[in-house]
Amino acid sequence: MKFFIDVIIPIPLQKLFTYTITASEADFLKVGMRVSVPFGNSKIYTGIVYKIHTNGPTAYEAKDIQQILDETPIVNEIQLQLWQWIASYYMCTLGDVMRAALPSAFILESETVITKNATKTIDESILKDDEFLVFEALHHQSSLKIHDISNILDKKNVLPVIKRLIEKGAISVEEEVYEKYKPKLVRYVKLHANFSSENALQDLLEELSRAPKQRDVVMTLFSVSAKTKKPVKVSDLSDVSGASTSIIKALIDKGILDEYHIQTDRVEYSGEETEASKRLNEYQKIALKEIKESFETHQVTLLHGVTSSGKTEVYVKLIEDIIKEGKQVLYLLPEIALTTQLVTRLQNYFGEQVAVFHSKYSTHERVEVWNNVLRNSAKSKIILGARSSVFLPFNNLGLIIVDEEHEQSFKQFDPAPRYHARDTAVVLAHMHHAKTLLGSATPSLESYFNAKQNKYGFVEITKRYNDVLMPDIELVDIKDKLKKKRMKGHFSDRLIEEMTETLQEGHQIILFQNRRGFSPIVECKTCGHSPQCPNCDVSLTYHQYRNQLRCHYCSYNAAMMQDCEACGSQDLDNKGFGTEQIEEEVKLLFPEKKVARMDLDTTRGKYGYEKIITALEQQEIDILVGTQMLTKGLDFRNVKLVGIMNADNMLNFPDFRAHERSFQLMQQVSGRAGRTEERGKVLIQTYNPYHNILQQVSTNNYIDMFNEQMNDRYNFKYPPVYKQIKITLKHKDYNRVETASIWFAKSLRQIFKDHVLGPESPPISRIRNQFHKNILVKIPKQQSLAKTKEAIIKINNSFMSIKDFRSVRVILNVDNF
DNA sequence: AGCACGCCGACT
DNA sequence: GTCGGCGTGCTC
Repeated sequence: MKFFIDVIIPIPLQKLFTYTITASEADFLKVGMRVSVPFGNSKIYTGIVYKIHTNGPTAYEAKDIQQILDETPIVNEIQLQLWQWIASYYMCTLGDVMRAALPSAFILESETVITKNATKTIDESILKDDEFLVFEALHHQSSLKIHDISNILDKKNVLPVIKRLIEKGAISVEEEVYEKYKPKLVRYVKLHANFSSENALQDLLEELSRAPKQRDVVMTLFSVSAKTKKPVKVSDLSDVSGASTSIIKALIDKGILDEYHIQTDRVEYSGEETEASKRLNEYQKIALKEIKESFETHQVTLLHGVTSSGKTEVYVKLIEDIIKEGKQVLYLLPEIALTTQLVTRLQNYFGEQVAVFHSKYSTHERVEVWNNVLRNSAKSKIILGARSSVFLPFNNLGLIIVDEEHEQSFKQFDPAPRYHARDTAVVLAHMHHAKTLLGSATPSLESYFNAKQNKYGFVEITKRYNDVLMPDIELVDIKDKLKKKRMKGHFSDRLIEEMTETLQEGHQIILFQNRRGFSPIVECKTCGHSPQCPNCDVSLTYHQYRNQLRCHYCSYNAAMMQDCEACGSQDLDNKGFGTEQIEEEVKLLFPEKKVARMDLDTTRGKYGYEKIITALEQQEIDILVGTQMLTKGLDFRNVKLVGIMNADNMLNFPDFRAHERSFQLMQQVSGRAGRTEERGKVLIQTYNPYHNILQQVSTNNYIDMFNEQMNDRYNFKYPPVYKQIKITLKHKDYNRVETASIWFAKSLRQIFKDHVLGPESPPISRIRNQFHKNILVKIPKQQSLAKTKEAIIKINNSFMSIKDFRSVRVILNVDNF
């Protein structure tokens, strides 16, 4: 009998690929193992075994696999089920999911290695210039990669050159696959077994009397291993004895010491004792009880707890229960909140049972976390992670907590799979028969709606920890202040007053400036020209710290010009209203105070963010100016005043969720004020203090906001009342996308009638030299989502079969919010 | 997505 | 006349 496997290959192709395997391979292989397979003419890819079977293809001859890469599966059945769900729900391929799910070190790709052909002598005169350059380089280096050759010849397309060299017999090529993950090995030493007896040891020390340094090292090794009763690291030995590594090496060479390696984890928690979890206050206890009750009847429960109500402590109690049952817990957080206090807090409670997983981890670190989860190791009972941690190989999940549930960053936007980690988590939990707890101070409308519909359970904490009052929120009308000439730059007299007072009391201040929609733009005062990105349809933004103009969409950058490109005038104004500018103004207003800024620029490095947070905690900063980053689950004891510089630019953002988001953002920022005994103060500067959302923020009225927004969503058929799928078309030729999108929308309208919006050009219609068009399909609750998707796929297929449209990129985004 | 094949413009 | 541009089609 012949055996075959269907494998998933990490490329965006809809189908699986079938390969032949031998009977013994069929015996060894299991679903979820990796194999390397030849693909196309020369490439080798990593595939995941999806199915093992005996009905071979008839239309073509299946190839043999190249190699089996694992001893045991690295992906389990539940994961494959989840991948399948994601692929179908979010309309992407299994390959897309695979690429997002696996740490990149698991996905090996072949690389072409070029070597000189040793068997043949080549008459160099038959070689052309660039061929000779490559040939020449191989005299110095035994092998070259394609990439190296591109560098040598300084051009990108080098394949023809290589092809000609092969034809002339000068070189040969080979595909090599590299194992990207290298376990971290730590060098240890011990005394060679020959010297284990007392006598032999005496002789040895005698013998070494003429080499005092070496003798010292041996003595040190003794005392260290006697003291710690653990294997001795080479690095420790050299530290303690003060001997250089060369002395140790000499001892190893002489056969006196034995060198060996132990594989260690890169990500290790080195904290001290764990502390007992805190006693819950009355409200928290009630919430905990209610959550448990709610889980009896609901798979998913929403916890609505006001800022600073101590949700984390409640989570901790729940986690304790679950791990007592021997199950795993996944704790999802927005990326940025992961770099902070919360991680430390949980590690204090749970010690090394906590593993962290997020994008700033190296691929090696990710592999280690992956393997620990796969083995259900004691080191990873609790996974604290950003959205991609829903892909970890859980096998015994008991609970998923999605903290800051409303956060937009749980949705992946750019490469496919465009999944929402909160919704995926609910599905994942279901597959494990586990519970999901969604937590937020400002729940998303979807989740709150689901709770109201009794689809989710619902629990509330309305009191802040220690009964601290909600901050006092004051709206400042800057239109009025401007008229009365009471503005200094972007600061109203009220804000300056409050800031002065707060600083006098020795408290700290946070100033919030929403970045969206307001970037510092350079404008010529003479002709009004402002420099544009050559690749995108946006003005370049000015970055003071490097005196540079940059594009936020394609990262194009140029030096700041001295005079206007259009008219040559030197009278340039850098307009706008970024964090940098606020920072400058604060420095002028309060010259003796320490001001810091937190935005994308200042938090660039691996620890950039932490540095600022720590400085603020240790009160090295008096005033912190920042963007949305400030809102994410931070807990500052001494901040008493929060200033929102301009509320309008978020309210006016062209998005159906602008109001909901503004409410959430302002509530979250406000929540940073006064988290200990004293009541905090929040000042919101706005041109329109009578805006409903601002009123709702200032009275802390979530319910009103919810009802009013839901009303809009009903009227305008937006989520969560309707589902929606966004279709984006991209092409470098404007006319091409234009006609293509009109065709696409027309076909959609034939089926979905007026539930199709567009095509429309987005506010930024050209990015990286590609013109964009958006079409929105709204799907009523009673309409089958599966059928809708089928129809869209069908239309997309006919679209692709039209020659003129083939080059147009189509992006399907399900739940694009 | 890569990558090969194949057909047209700008250079030796 | 070639080199290299990118449109088109295929990958088990």
